Amino acid sequence: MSAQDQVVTELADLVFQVAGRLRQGFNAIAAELDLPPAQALALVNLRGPAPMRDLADVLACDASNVTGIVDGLERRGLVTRRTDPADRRVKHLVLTEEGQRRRDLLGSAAHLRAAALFNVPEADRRQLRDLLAAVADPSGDTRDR
Amino acid sequence: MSAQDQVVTELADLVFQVAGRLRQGFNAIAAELDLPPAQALALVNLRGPAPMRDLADVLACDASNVTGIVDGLERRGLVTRRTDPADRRVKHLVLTEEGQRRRDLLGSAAHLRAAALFNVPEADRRQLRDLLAAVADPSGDTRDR
DNA sequence: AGCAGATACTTGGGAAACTCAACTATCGAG
DNA sequence: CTCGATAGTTGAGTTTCCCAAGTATCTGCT
Repeated sequence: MSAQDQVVTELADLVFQVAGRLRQGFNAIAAELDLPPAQALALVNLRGPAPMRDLADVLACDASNVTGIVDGLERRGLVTRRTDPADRRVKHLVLTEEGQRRRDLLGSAAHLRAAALFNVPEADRRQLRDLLAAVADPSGDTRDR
Repeated sequence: MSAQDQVVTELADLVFQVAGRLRQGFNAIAAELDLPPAQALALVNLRGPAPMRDLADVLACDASNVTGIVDGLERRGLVTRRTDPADRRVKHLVLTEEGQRRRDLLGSAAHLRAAALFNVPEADRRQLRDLLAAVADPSGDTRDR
């Protein structure tokens, strides 16, 4: 195995590891707020009213899956479905008051955890962000080699 | 929200995003090899014979969950349980021949995908690795500030 | 106008993944 | 040798997720 392959392997492992901790912290917070992971994740991704399709795209999952997740959120009284009068196929997800509150709690607690995890010098954080952005977004053509 | 908070938020989002792509690729490969995600993940984490407890630690989940996952792997004939004669409580997970084969396939295909994803200059990859390692492992005390 | 195909969402079926509590078997220490 | 810890399993229940099929609605084309 070449040295470059080695770096890629380590990289993949590290990303999984860091993301794992992030996710674990997030799930713990969600559990404290009495929310299953997927529902919590959906919740934080809801700002203004948005069609369910958008949520399916963000979560990168099947539309029928979103139906189930939103059912859960609705059962808990955190969102409501409102059919778009302009296009009666789409239903906009609207946060209830309690939904907003819960979302904010979740968001700020998650941010605290994230800040604790990324406990490195600010310069390193910025650099890390930029490098990850380059990986996530191949448009900034810093192409191979 | 301070600029530092902003960076942390972006960082968390990016890590999730990159890990998401990695995981998505992994799951696709697993599906091609007729393996559900969790079983595939367990499989790649099996090298030599190891107690089920170790796997539970690595996967950061309940022991009973591992029972189910290993049941699946065993049903597919990829793994066998062997009780440790020295401590008859523990069962070592041993890869079958097919299990080894499948694990190798999974590993190399996943590596290819990872290499494609981390398509940035080698120097950046190394730097990214080092930064992530610092985040993942707080021992190398590059502490806050 | 009106029809054909796309799109948004739901439903039903089923597999997995996961947690919790309780249980068995075994180990290790005082 | 008994008490407390540990490895693993079992059972129950919830959640997540995909697929296939179905309904309602929209849009483009003729």
